[in-house]
Amino acid sequence: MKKRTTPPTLSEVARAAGVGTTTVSRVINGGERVSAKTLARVRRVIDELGYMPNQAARVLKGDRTRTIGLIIPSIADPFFSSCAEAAQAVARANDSLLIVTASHNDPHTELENVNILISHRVDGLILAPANSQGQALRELLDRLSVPVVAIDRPVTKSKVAAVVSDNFKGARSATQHLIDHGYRRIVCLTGESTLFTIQERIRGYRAAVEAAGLPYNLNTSIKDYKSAEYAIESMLAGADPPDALFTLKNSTTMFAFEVLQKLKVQVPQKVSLLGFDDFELASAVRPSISVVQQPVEEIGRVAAELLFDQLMGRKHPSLSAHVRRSGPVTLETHLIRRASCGCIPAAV
Amino acid sequence: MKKRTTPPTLSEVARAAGVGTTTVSRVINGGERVSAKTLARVRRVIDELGYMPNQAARVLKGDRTRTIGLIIPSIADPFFSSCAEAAQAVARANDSLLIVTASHNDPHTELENVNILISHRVDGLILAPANSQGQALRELLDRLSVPVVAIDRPVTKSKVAAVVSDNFKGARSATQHLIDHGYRRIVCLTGESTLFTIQERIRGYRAAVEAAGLPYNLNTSIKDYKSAEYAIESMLAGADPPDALFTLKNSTTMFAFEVLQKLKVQVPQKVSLLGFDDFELASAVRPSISVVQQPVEEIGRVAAELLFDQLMGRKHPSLSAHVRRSGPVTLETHLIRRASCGCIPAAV
DNA sequence: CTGTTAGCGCATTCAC
DNA sequence: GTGAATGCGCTAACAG
Repeated sequence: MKKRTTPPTLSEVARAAGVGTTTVSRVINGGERVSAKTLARVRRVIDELGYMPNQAARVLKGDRTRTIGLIIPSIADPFFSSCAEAAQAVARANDSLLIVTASHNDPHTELENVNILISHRVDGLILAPANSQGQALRELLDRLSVPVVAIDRPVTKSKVAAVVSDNFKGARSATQHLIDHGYRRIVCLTGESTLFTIQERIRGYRAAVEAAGLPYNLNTSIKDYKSAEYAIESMLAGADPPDALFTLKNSTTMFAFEVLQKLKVQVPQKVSLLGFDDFELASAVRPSISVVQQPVEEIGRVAAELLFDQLMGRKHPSLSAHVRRSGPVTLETHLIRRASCGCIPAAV
Repeated sequence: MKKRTTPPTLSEVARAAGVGTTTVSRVINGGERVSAKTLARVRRVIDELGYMPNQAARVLKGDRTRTIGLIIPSIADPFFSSCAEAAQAVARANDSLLIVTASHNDPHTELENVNILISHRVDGLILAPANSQGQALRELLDRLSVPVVAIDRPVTKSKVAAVVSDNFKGARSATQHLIDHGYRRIVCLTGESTLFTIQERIRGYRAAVEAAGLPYNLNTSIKDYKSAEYAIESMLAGADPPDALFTLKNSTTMFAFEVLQKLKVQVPQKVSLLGFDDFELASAVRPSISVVQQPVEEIGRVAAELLFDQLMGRKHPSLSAHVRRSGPVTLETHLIRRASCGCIPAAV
């Protein structure tokens, strides 16, 4: 229980070990060019004193801080926390620390976070832009002297690299999947249409139904259980009730599911359901819900790798070059076939 | 798009503004004792250059880093990510940055994380000890010159403050609740029994059944769906089948739930179910699952507040003193009555 | 192999 | 009100 007010410094170690500061510095940096004897002695002293190098001083010397920042809407959101976990693994592998902050999807908080991280001299930044179009963010980012990678949503009109799911293709093939099942009146439900991801998904849905000559029916009013109930109930009571629901985000999928349960609508016999984005619930619920799964961990991993590529001076020219050439890295989604679309029997 | 290789420094700002470094320093620290004119000019230059103070240099001056560390088993675990979110809010309120790292419940990784954070000179540390008994951790922590607060699990035999749920009382009253419902053959299921939290819950369960003169029946074999199926199936086929299941952790609750579904056992008519720890699924599933809810955000919040209390020199002597006196801060759990225990009708 | 020294960017005396 | 000088802990020349 030797609490000191101030941690031991390198020169204290040097003094205690009877050597110069350089020697100690060498020891803590791998012990090159130091005699075995000295090395051992210094190491012992370091241990006794509980010495830990002061990163701040290193940073000041102009070195990298070996920290990278990640700004996401919420730490508690499973999608982003999985990204974070994957990114952290990559950061560790690159001997760096990942600092995660939450923007709560608020552009102002986001800018603030960028500034905080920059003043902590992170070597690079990964972020899920609260507002893809925001020009304040774009300007700030373009001024930054560190590399930036966007995830989930690209920063429009900017050169910053981005790693996103292929929302368009994922939605299109999901819709096509419903069509292949024989459904003909497929309505697309969401509660949000400004987000880049959602827009892409809408495009995908549209492409599929139009290609098949089926009606395009989009409803963006699903904000909560109530609105979902109202929307779905009126549709089912309407002239041309849907035989399939394609929901574009988790909350919408859940609301739709609960409403169908409440209304005792048989899923998928009467109405089938397919959601974009996977979630724990989807597989556990009865009937289990088919979904388009995003490569969550991969997004975090690839984004971090891309960042370190840039930091290291583009060791993988292929990937970095690709990004510069063709915009966002687009990662494939994966259709998870469960019961709600009719792929597997509803009874467990 | 003015990318510089190296960010502007305070002295550059000073030169550009035609003032001394001291003046700039004053400006960025609130602008006391600077003439309005100079202030405005310096501010403008700062803006033009996109200057951001280098935290590293400040830190080196001996100030606090205004960062605190949080080490949790996994960022992607909803329980801990909610804690993290709450702790981050408190950190922000104290003008500090929260750095979250994942230990994956591995004592070695945990020690490593402590060291990394310490070398980054965090002002304080919050952690969920991978192993409450681990003496390596205890020793390291006791040597640290920064305050530490443990969450979820205390560090045994150590003086570090801790914030935990009242696992014992929560489990006891949950069990009592089942007893009050009239269930008599209550079995307690878990897949883990070394964790502090689980042990406490077991104690709680035991206290309740013993007080009621009911049989004590603990099964710690539930590691996955398979083992749950085996265990539950044989119990139900056995001589004295349980009429209630008390599961001690989320995964166990889910496995048990799925097995009961698969076996088409009526819940709660045939067997009721009550789980420790709430999760999204629990309320969405049919029948909805009754649970003991932990004050997740509160744990994160209180832990962070406790930490800042210590950093600020104990502004709330009441709380800090309390902690020193009586060990862990114990936060009340809350019983969420849903369908699976029989509290509300199973049909939605 | 090892020690001496000069800054890194900033806050802080202490003069002016 | 303002500025010049000093040192925080460390690394990277540059001697020895």
